[in-house]
Amino acid sequence: MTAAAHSQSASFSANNDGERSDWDAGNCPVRDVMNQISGKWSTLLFEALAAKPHRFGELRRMVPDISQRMLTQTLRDLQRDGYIERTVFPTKPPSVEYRMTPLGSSLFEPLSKVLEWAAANHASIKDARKVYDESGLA
Amino acid sequence: MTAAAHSQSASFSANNDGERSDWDAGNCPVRDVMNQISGKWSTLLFEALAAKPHRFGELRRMVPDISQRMLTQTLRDLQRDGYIERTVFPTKPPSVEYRMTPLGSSLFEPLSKVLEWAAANHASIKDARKVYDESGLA
DNA sequence: TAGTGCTAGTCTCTTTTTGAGACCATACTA
DNA sequence: TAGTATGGTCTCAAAAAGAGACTAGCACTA
Repeated sequence: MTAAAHSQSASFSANNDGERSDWDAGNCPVRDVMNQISGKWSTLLFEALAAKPHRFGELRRMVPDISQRMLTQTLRDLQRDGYIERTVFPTKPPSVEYRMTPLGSSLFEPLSKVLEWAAANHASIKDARKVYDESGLA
Repeated sequence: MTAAAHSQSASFSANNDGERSDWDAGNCPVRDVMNQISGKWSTLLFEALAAKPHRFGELRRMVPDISQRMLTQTLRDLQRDGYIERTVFPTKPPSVEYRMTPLGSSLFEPLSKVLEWAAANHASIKDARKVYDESGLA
């Protein structure tokens, strides 16, 4: 993944540094896609739903400090992009199930690798922070 | 990556749904790490610096619509977490080079897979959005 | 010698995003 | 009759992000 990933469409332009400068918002899949999945809560919900479908209230309990508002909104956003599916069951009171789509699962495959990395290297990062904070640059 | 990744420390608790509920902020590497690398600009800078080291002004030109303020801040954050290194060269005027650390590169490996996915599936996502938006749910 | 531009930022102000919490309607339970 | 649970919406305050002016030292030019 280098240049090709960024610009499906026409303009490859180089500025006077010889750098690519085609990372404009509308032009850039990376930004368009990452902006969604990198929301504060998206990855958590991805993880939850990758395991199995869940209902609204379940998700709320799994991610205790998400506000209801953000849960609703994040789920809507993920649904809009086609990562998850929302099904209403006409029970009383009605229950709603969220489940991953094939598209969502295919994304979760590489994404889970990043999550694994995060778990494995959390300590190094905390160390780096400590060093930085104690170096007086903070 | 499943349960193990989320809780290095003690408490595994299950609520009455039988779900894990240990995704608390302080306890969860995924959130701690992802919160950084999923910043609006972080992935772009990762990509830029994965190729080769760059200077401040270069980065600013590569990502045209980042504000100087956010560029400074994002670089600082990435530096703090140990992903990138900041080197000042005492030229006139002084120049500053940002380059990836080994930690950063090791993260970029799985991360680049996600970025590739994004590039490959951008069309599907845009389609999904269109369907959603036209279904009157928006 | 004043004007211009380069470097890598900081500072302030405004807009956007997020979070906290109240509120809704329905139905079951104590 | 109050309390619980369902899946939300609405409003208001706080936090984060963006726009743009401003800084400092130095080099080049007119």
